[in-house]
Amino acid sequence: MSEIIVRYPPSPTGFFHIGTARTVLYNFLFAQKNKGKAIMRMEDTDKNRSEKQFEENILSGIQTLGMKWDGEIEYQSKRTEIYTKYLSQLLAEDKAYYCFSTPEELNTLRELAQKEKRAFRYPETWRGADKKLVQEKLDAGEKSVIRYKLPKNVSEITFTDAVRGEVTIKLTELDDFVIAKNLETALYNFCVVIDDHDMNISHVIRGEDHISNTPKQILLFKEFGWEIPTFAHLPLILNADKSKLSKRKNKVSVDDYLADGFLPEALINFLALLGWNTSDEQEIFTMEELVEKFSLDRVHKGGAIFDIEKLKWINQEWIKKMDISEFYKRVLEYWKSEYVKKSEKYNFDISLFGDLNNEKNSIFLQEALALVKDRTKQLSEVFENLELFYTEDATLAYSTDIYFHKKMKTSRETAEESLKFAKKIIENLDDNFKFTADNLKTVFVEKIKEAGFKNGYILYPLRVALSGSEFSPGTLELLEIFGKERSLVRMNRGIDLCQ
RNA sequence: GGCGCCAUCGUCUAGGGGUUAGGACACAGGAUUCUCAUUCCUGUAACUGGGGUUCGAUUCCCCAUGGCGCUACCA
Repeated sequence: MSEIIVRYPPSPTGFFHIGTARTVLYNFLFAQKNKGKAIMRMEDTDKNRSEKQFEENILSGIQTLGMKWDGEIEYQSKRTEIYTKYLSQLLAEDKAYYCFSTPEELNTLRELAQKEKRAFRYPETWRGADKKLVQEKLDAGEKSVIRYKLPKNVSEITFTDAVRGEVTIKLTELDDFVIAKNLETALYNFCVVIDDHDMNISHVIRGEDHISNTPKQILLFKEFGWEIPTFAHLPLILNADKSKLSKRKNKVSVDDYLADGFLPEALINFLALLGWNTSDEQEIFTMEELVEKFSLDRVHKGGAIFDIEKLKWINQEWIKKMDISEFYKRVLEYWKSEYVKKSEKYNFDISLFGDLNNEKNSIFLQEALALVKDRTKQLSEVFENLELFYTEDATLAYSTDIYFHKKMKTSRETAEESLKFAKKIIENLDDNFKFTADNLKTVFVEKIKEAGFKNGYILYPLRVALSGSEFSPGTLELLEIFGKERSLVRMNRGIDLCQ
């Protein structure tokens, strides 16, 4: 019957948080799945903490992760007149009242309650205050807040949470809570109710930390006689010690993960699986698959620890899945991205690769990338792994100690023989020999066998000479990408170093 | 302290009145390979405790315990 409408409720008081990302994701998936709409609503009522740069960061982050919203962005800060209207209405109907208790007074009471092991509740000092007195104080400009007058005839609030089932909270736990600092400054619990109603929100999907706000909001919905949306409270994302994911103990900014070379797809994939799953054994999901399979009733109730190792694995799976031209595109985007530029950890000087508008340079980069791709877990590793392809052939620097390999029976002393052997094979190749890894393999295997060596005895030192490293892509692949000429220069360099 | 939420391998989780409690990450071992990585095998590893209900409970109920969250003139 009625349309599904959700809202993304970011609060621009910090950079795009991984927890916000997960909440937005579940809202997005739910809306998409049900052919509904998603409204972007900036919850920026806290003027002191809200900043434009955070808002921009959140907005662009949501898009980078592949999510979108419908229509214009709503700002709570632009809706003050509406809040004022409803605030005035409540005040006029005697459903809310001005309270002149100071924070200091209240804090004293709070501490006392704490000491006496009681729950603190506002003592309703101003609940039935004389209208004239209130007006006088107001006129005198005394500081006050507006409190909602808790109905005395309701004993408990029960709502059906889409992930938790029935949740009941006794009204004795609540007090006359503050709904606004003043007529022009409404507070969160008040604003969201007005907004959810105005924007026809059908489902409020948010973090578990909002469960205790829910009864207050329901009370307000009822007060206005409005339809109450369906609530769904998501499990929290946790630090390793099971506390709520926090800056102190974890990276929490989406930008940080992007800068660390995690793909948006992998982040989405990982986040989706933190607290939700499809009962089958699939682990890798595209956004489309997630949309198709998502349902709130398979969302978990318990919090989930953010396990970076699993994220790394998912990221690598996504990289392996990519074809080389896509990988090339992504890696370039990554190097040039804002989040990398902003990061203090990484500064990739891509002038190393030459002018990439030049086709030759571009093709060489792609070939190098192809050799490196399946061994990268994070995009941040790629640059370093490519450097060996761009160092000066004749002066390649490395320690000859790495020629030692127990299993291959190679060492600094035997490397020269190996390299000279390999060099001879290459020099004796026909002019029309196609210098590919496959062809080279055939030749090398044959010659090595003839000479009575083990493959590794020749190929390992050759790798070292070609790459300057004990770990690298395959030796034959290196030969192919460098070509005959460059390979020989590096081999000669290797021979020189052994002497 | 009060109130609320939650509870299966180290982690993410499947499952559910009778199962060898399944998968994935991580870890360990092995195979393949010229190294590393990849790939492929194999292994270690879990139902918080106590009461019920029941022929039978890890599963349902209650209690306890533990963890977390909220407890603002933040959101």
